[in-house]
Amino acid sequence: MSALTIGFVAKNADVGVETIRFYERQGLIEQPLRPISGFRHYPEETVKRVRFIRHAKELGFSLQEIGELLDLSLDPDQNCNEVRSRTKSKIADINSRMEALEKMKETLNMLVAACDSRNQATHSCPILEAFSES
Amino acid sequence: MSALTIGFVAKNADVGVETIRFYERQGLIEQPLRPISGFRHYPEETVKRVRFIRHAKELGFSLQEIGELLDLSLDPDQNCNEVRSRTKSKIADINSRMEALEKMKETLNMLVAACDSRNQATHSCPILEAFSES
DNA sequence: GTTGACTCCGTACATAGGTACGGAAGTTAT
DNA sequence: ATAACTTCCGTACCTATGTACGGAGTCAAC
Repeated sequence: MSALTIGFVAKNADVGVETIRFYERQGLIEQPLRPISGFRHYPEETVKRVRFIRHAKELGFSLQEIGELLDLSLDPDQNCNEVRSRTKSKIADINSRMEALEKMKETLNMLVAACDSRNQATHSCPILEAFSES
Repeated sequence: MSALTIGFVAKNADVGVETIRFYERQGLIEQPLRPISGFRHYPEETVKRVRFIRHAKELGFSLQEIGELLDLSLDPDQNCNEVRSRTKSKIADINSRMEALEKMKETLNMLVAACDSRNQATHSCPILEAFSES
């Protein structure tokens, strides 16, 4: 068995074996051939495909979205306008998450500042008080 | 039954009835009294407590962390140093999440720029190519 | 030809934070 | 008194992304 077994693909794409099986169940990678013995036998490009999934995931795409990108990439009638457009949406998405985090941070910073300026017993801690207000 | 029923508390703290029961199971709020009839009967401060949970959650604290804050707030020997310290940790945590998002965004922006500069068929889309690289 | 590594499968478990269900019993309003 | 509303309980389900388990079969190496 010199070929691309599931273990080989997993190792080369830097994911676990179970992850490959999971992606298969999710329809993100094709059902591989099973020549004799029932062992999965992958084509070369599966390694790239799994890496694709991993990288896109690191960049904030969900598996669902990644599946759609993979479909787009196989459609010869598509140019990359759609891919670019989805990427821009993802950027917008990241921006709004960052804004939410920024707001949280500002609020927490304010509370820490208020707390720093008067070091009292917990029952009058400005931070805890702020949390209890409607 | 003019008292603080679970429905009343839920409404006034702006959460669902099931959420209150869930918080009770998680130990975030006390077991309320059950005078006759088995219906939960809350003291006034439960509304504040649930609001506390909601607000802290909106500011990025997990329920686990919120439970700890609540414990701190009840400990008369504690002053708010610990609360302040945890709040600062949370700020650091938010910062690191923002940095991760910032990096994603920069990468995606680069890819969009590369893609904008040459509008080709999908099979050579710079974004998809980047995703496939090791 | 035996040992050890790999693979198979279906299923359960994990996180976090709830949400939904369904039937019974209690409460409130008319 | 009857209808409509609320609450009770335990349990199952949900999202997203895997990870773990366990017993059986297979493959490669020495």
